[in-house]
Amino acid sequence: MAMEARTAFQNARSESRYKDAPVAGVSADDHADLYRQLWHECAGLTIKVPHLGDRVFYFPQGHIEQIKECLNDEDDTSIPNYHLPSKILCKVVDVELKAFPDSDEVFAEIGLLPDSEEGWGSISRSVPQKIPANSFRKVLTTSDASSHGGCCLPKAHVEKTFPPLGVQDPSEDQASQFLVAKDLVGATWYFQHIYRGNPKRHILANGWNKFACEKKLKAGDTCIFMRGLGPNEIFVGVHRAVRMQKRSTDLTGPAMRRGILVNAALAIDTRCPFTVIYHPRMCASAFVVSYDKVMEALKVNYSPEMGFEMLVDGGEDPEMKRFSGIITAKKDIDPARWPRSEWRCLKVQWDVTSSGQLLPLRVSPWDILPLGLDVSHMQLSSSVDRKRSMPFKHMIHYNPFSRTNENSESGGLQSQGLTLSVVNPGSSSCQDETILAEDR
Amino acid sequence: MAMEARTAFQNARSESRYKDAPVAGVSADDHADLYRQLWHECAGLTIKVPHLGDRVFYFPQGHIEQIKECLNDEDDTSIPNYHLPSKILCKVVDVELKAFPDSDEVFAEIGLLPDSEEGWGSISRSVPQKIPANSFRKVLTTSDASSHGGCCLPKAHVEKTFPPLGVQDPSEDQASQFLVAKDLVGATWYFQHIYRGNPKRHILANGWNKFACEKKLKAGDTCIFMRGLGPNEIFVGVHRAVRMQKRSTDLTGPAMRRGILVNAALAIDTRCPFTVIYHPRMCASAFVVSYDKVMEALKVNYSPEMGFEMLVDGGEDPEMKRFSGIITAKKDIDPARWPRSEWRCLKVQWDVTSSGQLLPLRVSPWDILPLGLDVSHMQLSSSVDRKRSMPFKHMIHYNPFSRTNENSESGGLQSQGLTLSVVNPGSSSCQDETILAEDR
DNA sequence: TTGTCGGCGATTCGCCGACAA
DNA sequence: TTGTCGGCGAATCGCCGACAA
Repeated sequence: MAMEARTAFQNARSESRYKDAPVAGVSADDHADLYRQLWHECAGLTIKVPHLGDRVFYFPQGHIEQIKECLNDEDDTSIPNYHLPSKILCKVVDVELKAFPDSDEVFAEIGLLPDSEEGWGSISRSVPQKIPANSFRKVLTTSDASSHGGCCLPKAHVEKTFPPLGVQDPSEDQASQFLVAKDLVGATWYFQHIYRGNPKRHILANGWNKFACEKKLKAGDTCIFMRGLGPNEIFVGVHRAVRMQKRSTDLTGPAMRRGILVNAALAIDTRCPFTVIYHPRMCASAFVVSYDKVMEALKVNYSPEMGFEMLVDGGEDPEMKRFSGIITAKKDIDPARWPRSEWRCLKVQWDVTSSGQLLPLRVSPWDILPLGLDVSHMQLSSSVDRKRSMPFKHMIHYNPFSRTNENSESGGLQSQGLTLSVVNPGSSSCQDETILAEDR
Repeated sequence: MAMEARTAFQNARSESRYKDAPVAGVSADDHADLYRQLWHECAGLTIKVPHLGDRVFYFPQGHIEQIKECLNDEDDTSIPNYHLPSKILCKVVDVELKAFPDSDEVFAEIGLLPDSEEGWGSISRSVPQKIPANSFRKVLTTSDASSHGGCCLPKAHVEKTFPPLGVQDPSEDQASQFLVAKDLVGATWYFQHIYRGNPKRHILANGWNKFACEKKLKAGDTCIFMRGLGPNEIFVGVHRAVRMQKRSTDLTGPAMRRGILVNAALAIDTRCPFTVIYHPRMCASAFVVSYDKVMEALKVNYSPEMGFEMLVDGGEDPEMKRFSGIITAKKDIDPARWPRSEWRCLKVQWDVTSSGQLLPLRVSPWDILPLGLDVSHMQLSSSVDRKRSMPFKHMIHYNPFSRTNENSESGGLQSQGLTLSVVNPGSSSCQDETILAEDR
């Protein structure tokens, strides 16, 4: 009988059958909500994407930096700045979260409308989080990535997020179910989820190897599993340890750079919206940043020898590592083309000497957390930023791991307010309420 | 013993061993020569790429058209032409023939230096064809593309181009050898070439399935096999029946279009070289065209009801199909942005009604062969063009199939001079000499 | 001459506990 | 709790003529 069920399941792989029978009460909005959460899980916890209606600064220099990563070449200093300011105030008029079909790499298309300081109506429509994210991640072992067998899953997380495995009849040796998994590129995958072995463990068997092979998953890559909407539905995302290189060969570097700059310049002149494509995994720093975050960061008087901290995407389980250093100088990175630009205007020296992480020699003020500043001042900035760019509860749900807590506590060197400006996984919901009250 | 040889062969798959032992008398130039020939075989016989030093016209409109194909969107008519003329006289300062690593699709990077009519020194350094191309192509059958077995090869062509299969000892049931194949993206593949079966036939066995699987070859795709330099070396190319779609997601369409136009405009202003990327399989028409070819085509007084012919890449064995039609009007395709442009300025009507081929509603004068014109006039234009853009012998070697001859003869409606302007596979080497004599 | 197929080894795939770590 | 491995079915892969077309 189990065999029959399995065969029927495999035969049902024509997607239409599932589309014809939607689960009652499940709307397209719910699906979009889960998709957005999965996207952020795959992008990484340090990645922020503005919301519709947000007031942001667009940094052309950062956009050019992203192109540099695409093409693996150096910036052409002979390209002018087309009279662009180094930061451009914009309103976010569109956000679309997508992923490459062939690599599952996430990217965002952000529609920006250049605007002046005036004329801001209702700002920051926050996106409601309807469905609590129920997900976990697994860094693939060599066994998981090999074709020898399936994929072992952590017991505790599976039982929290996956549908329960039928009757836990002790007379039955093993329980199993079939799962329908959807990824970020719209593909559907089928897994057999078994609880077996001695001692028992959760395993993704039938279907896993096909998935891992077609996605070209290697040991060290991370898979994100999230509860879906239907009874057997889950979502699955991929976060690769090493990016799949894919050179762009439609345009040359200079043409792409000029296109970016001229496109933005024309949008400013005509006050028309323009669209930028943001690759979180390709960019060292985001080039579309919350207005408030930038303005607060620029209030600080950065001076040499000032200490600071920065959160960096580590790629591993807690996904964030805290690095500290001191500022050595404040100096324009490209005074000829971008005079008085704040983009990466701080030269820094890192405390860690030997780190696998590649840390930048220059940072932007809004990337870092200065140490030893007036706390009450920073609290304000942090809460405003948090509210505008990504709701706090959002972040909490994204990162439900206790280990992150330990990390935050072990640091234990700055006030809650300081760390909040990026994320503060260590604070309880009670503290969250407190900060929210301070917001106004 | 056969088993030992095979194992040794498979173990030798570390490329370094082959690199350390270059074949005596084989230079890097020879390799580049064969690579270029293979590139053209994969691109198709209608595809022309200018040579270093050639005088060409660059058509920005055509370049924009290519981007349209990349993105599958419509051109944004709000984008200005940045004061670019519709055709830009350039000198070719660089040509690099490449292929996508993931799809084997060919493309060319062409460096162009904008220039005026004056100041032309030595024009058209023709590239010598040192090594006669010895190649054939095979359209893959469902058997070839399946994982059930190897790949059957046409007997006559194999024995002309592949290394001979050792001693044809009648006592031995079957002969076999191992071939080292290099493709356009720099990868090396290993095939066992066997002559077996009853009746005997040439088969690519061991190694073929791996090749076909990793390249994602389907029935209907074409493989090009070419004799290499070393004793067991061959070259292998791929020409897919249907393009592997690969959207570009680094820039938005408007940004790419502006980049192309501004890049060219700046190059004209500063008289600096710029580089364009030409995708033959993506473009309906080439946007870098020989100066002479354009000028000769523009001498013709195109009038309504005038008949013409055009050669189109058919994708199949002879790879060219001849289509005829009549001109219905001469009218600017985009009078607002590109006034008086000759790009696709001829509206046409095709004679064939139901054709699998998708024929354009508009063509450029240099794409077609007008019928019923002064032959002596066209002969001059044709031979000049042939000399500049692609040597005639080059073409002959590329297409050594007799079936093309039949095709040309069955047409039998115009003089040698007319058809030569694109290619004339039906002419013998004797005729070739004749035309060459007329050249001066 | 060459495309497809049935037949059959040979090889890999992939499920299963047994062990540690 | 979970990563790796040996063991072993089972399901492919892939080589071989036999046939036509």
